[in-house]
Formats: sequence, C-alpha cells, structure tokens
Amino acid sequence: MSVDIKKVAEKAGVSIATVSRVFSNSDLVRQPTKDKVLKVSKELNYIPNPIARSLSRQLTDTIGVVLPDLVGEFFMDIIHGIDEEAYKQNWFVLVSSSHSKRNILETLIEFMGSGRVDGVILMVPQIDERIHEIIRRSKRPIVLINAGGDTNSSANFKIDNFQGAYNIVEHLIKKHNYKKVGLVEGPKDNYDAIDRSNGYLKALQKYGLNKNGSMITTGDFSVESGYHGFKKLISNKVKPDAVFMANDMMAVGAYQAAKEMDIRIPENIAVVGFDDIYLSQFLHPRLTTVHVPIVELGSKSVIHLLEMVSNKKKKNKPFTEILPTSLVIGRSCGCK
Amino acid sequence: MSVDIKKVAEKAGVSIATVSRVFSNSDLVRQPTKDKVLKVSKELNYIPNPIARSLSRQLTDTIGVVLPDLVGEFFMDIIHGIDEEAYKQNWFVLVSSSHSKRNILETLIEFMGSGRVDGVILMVPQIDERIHEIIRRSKRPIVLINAGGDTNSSANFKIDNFQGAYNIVEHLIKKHNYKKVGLVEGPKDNYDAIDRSNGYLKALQKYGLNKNGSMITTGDFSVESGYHGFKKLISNKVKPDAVFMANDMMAVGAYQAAKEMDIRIPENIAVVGFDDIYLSQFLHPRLTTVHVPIVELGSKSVIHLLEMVSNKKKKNKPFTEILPTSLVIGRSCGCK
DNA sequence: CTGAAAGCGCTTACAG
DNA sequence: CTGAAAGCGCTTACAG
Repeated sequence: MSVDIKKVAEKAGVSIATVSRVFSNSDLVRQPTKDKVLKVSKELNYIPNPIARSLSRQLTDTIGVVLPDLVGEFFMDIIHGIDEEAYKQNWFVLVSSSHSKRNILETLIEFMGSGRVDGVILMVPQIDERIHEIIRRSKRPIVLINAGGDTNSSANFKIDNFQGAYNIVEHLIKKHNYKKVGLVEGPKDNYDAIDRSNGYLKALQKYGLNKNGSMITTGDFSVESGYHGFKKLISNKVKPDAVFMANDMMAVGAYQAAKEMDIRIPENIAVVGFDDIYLSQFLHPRLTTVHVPIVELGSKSVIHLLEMVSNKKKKNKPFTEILPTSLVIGRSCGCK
Repeated sequence: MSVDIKKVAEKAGVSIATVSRVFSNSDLVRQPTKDKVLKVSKELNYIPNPIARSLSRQLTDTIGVVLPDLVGEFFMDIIHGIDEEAYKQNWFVLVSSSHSKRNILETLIEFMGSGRVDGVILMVPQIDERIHEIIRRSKRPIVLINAGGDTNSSANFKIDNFQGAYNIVEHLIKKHNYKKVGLVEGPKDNYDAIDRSNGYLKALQKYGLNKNGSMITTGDFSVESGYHGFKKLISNKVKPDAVFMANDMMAVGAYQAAKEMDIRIPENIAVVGFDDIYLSQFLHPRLTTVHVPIVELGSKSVIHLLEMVSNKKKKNKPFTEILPTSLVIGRSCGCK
C-alpha cells in the first residue's frame, strides 16, 4: 500500500497511463517499456489498487453469493464449488446469508444496488414476484440455484430431484423386486420434496404398482420425522417391503426406529434415502441413496454468471440446466 | 445504480457534501435538511456507492477470511460465526481458501496489499517467518485462528485442546474408574493433536496411572487410521479398558473396528472422541466427546479484528484467547 | 506506442 | 449548519 501508480510512473519515467496499460495487459505498450515498468513495480512492491480500478471501470471482479443459511454440508459444498471456480477465473467472492436478523431480499438489494459486486448467485427456497422484479430491473446478472416457483424468466441451475427419485425407486422395484414400496416424503410446500414424491409415483406407475395411499406419509426432512414416518408405515396393516425416505436425514431416523424395534435393514425391510450426505456412508448397513452434485452446482453457476457478466450470455435470456444425480448403492436396499 | 449523489443533491437543492453528510450520519446537518435529502433519496432509490466511498475513505467495511480449505463442518461453522458477527456490525465478508492451485500466502498478500479489505482473519495450520513478516509489515490487522507455532507476536483465538483432552480423560478415570486408558493420537506434526496428547498424559499423571507406551498409537485423524489404531491397541498383551480417540473421525473408525470384531462399546471397552462433530450424535451408542465452540471462534475473531481496525485494540499488541471446550456425555464412556 | 486530462462517485478539511 | 473544491487511485477516449 501507499505506493501508487504515480510513484511507479515517476520512477519508471513514463506516464501513469502507461503504467495502467501495462497492468491491464494492453498490447499498446512496447515490450521494453513494459519491462521497465514491471521491473520498477517489483522493486516498489506495487499492486494496483482494486478499489480505484473498480470505481473507474465500474466493475469489481467480485461476485456476491446470497444463501438462505450457513449451516450444513450442502451450503459448504455450494460455497466450495463457487470459490474454486471463481478463483480459477480470478474473481473474488463476497458471501452473505440470511439470519434471524437479516432478510435475504434486503441483502440482495444491497448487493445489486451498490457497486459492490458484478453479479449475484442467489439461492432462495422460492422465487416470488419481488425477486422477479429485482432480477428484471437489475443491471447486473443473477443466477438462481435450486429455486422453486416460476423460474422461466431467469437463469437457473437445479438438481434433478424427479429423476433421482425415479431411479432409486426403480432400483428397488426392478433390481430387488419389491412390490410394496413406501415413501416418507418431505414437506408439502418444498419443491425438492414435491419433485421427489413425483419421481416416486412415476416409478410406481411405470411398473404397475398401484399407488397405495397408506404407503405414503409426510415428514419434514428432519431425523425425528423420519423416525416417526418409518414407524407409521410399518405399523400399517399392509407393511411395505421397502421404504424410500425422501432425504438421508429422515433415513437416519428410520435406522433409529428400526434399531429400536429390532427390525433389520435390509433383511426385514429395505431403506433408501436421498442426498448422499456425508453421514450416510457411516450408517450400518451403508445407506443406498442418491448423490447430488452440489459442488458442481456451485461451479456451474459461477461459469454461467461470469458469461453473463461478460455478455457472452445474454442476461435476460431465460436458461435452466438440471444437473443429473447418480445412484449410490449401499447394502440397505438389499444389494451385497 | 446510475442515480448518484449529484442527482440527489440537485433534486434536494443542496450540495453533494450535504448529501454525503446525511448518509454518513454526520450531526452537522439540520434535521429539516436531512429529512429533505432522505425523502429525495428514497424517491430516487439512491444508495451511496460503496466503492467510491471506500476509495475516498480508504476503508472498505470488508473483512477477508483466508482458510486452508472449504470442506467440512469445521470451516462451515467458522464462516458461519464470522458472517453472523460481521453482519451485525454491518461489514462484508470476502472469503478465500487454498486449493490445489492456490497458495494461502499469495491470497493473503493479495488481500493485504490491495485495498480490498480492512483486515483479515487467517487460519493456517502453522505460522512461520514469512507470515510473521507479512503481519509485521501490514498496515491492516490480522487475526489468527487456531494457528500453531510461535503466536506470541500476533492476535490469536484458539481452542483449548489441552484442557479438553485432560477433562475427558479425567472423566474416564475419575468417573468410571478405568485404569488402563489408551490413546490413538493425531499426527505428530499437528498442533491440535500434540496438545490433545499432552492433555491425556497430564491426566494420567495426575491420577497416578503410569504411562504405558503400548497404550498409545498414532493415527492421522482419518477414519481409517482410527480403525487401525483401535485394532492395534486392543490386540496388545495388556488391553485398555477405555480408549481416547484424539478426534471423532478416528472414533468412527474405532466403532467400525469394534463392530467387526464383535466388541461392544462400552460394555467391553469405552471409547471417547474429540470435536463433537455432527455425526457423533448418530453413532450407537452416542459418542462421548469434547465440544469445541467453532462458531464462537469465528465470531470472537471478528469482534477482535474490528476493534483492531478501529484502533480500539492496538494492532501490534500480541493477544491470545483460548476458548474453553465442554464435555458431551454419551453412552460410549459407560455413562447411562 | 505514449501522454495529458477527464471522469468514476464519494469524503472531508477548509472557509464561511 | 452548508458549500466549493481537492483528493482517493485508477482507466480510457482523444490527440499526437
């Protein structure tokens, strides 16, 4: 610090314009001049001030990340993917999340309205008219991650919940020949949960298993709700021979319930989950589940956002990419 | 955007100086003037440009966070604590981590040398002379988190690994009366691991248990090394009746080994860990371990850093705070 | 290929 | 209490 472009120019015997050009890699500078400037800069330990640069160029080389929360591996992986990709492209990452005291919308508006970032990656459970409004009016691009609601007029990256659920239920039916597959679904108002339930239903239908209402119960993605949901299903008159827990946390609850009731997985009943959380590999037996590419979700969002920033992608052209999931086979489904 | 201080000044019939003063809450402005400016600003949707503000004030209201990695709950909690506290105080957070391609030192230098942040929270496994050099020469304050090595000349926040280990081993000895307490320690060059080993040794000494070399083996904090370390200890001539795994991940390995060998925890042997990772509450039996206040580590660092930034704390006055841990009692130690 | 100068949008000492 | 003006450290169209 303290050493600025003027000092360098002076010492190198050139104008500040030339110094500036050297550092922005302009090809308007002759090699000898460039060498001299670079040499002096090294001696003086000069680093161009990014703030001044930002003010002048009206660009910050920084992307904002707005998340609903900063807890759990999901968000860690997202940030990880974003940071890694941003770094590759020489960008900075400003993070922000909502807390009790903070409102996502406010943060978003602050980010967008100020010159602090050139674009934003936004993750909200559901996009509503106010968010659409912000996206529409904003000069800076926004990429949405896993947003529910009407995403037809924005840039989106999502996880293929439907297909993931379909695949794992199909695995239960086709590979293991289970006829009575139960479901403990997620919250009714959660888009991920809804898509997973639909994938489940689609698989049942495809294989001609009739959809038995009593084989489905609703949880809230928590361990406890998985515990109770599982207990409820197996106390029905018609017991399922396999249960799809709509996320791994609920599957953990199912394991606890099974242990308590001396029910063996998968000998007495198969259990599968969704998310492939870190914990799931340590369950006994290892949980069969659906892997979701979270890190990739983060990095792809960055790539797309930066293309929008540089106008390689039109910022108001709607776009949606749905990232495929993959099956993680453990022993809990009956596989060896 | 696009609406700047000039437009507001014009429309409100004042100078830009006055508008500026209103937004920096100067008490040099009469209430009616202030009201008028605020009203016009609202109408025009004016938000002061933070970049211009930063350039002029030579302050960014942003802190940089440099972490060794962006994986795992530990780092998530750190960021969580930092973000929450920074937000409370109206600051922004720029994160950066090292990857394969990135070097921490480089990132740090870039952060410090540019005007991009007003201070940095740095987490490095070990601080060496080059980092001391940077801290010494930097105009902007740096707070170190959990750094090993010579931290006597910097500001530091750490976890009390020694006392935590001492306490949990004491619990094994005093509460449960175990006489042969084994240890699977962490890497020899890891400061956390060393302190934990020392806490263990101190407890043995305090209670007059002789330190039996064959009761100690070295792991690397991974699940696998815990698995092997545990097996090694129980295949000794003298079997331990309790084992302190120096972190929870290794404890997970111990559980796997025990399950495989049909050894029951805690009936046949007690097992305890360190870290209180999320997973540990789902182990059967629930793992007795040491909780470390990571979120608090992050938030305290921010508080201290901001005091340094505002010169309430002298930036070159060495400072170290060691945060206490707490015991988390599960059934794995023998407690009900 | 290089330089002088205007401009990015603020803050703040100075003068009144 | 308020304003004119210099300054923060760059970039870049313009002129040569």
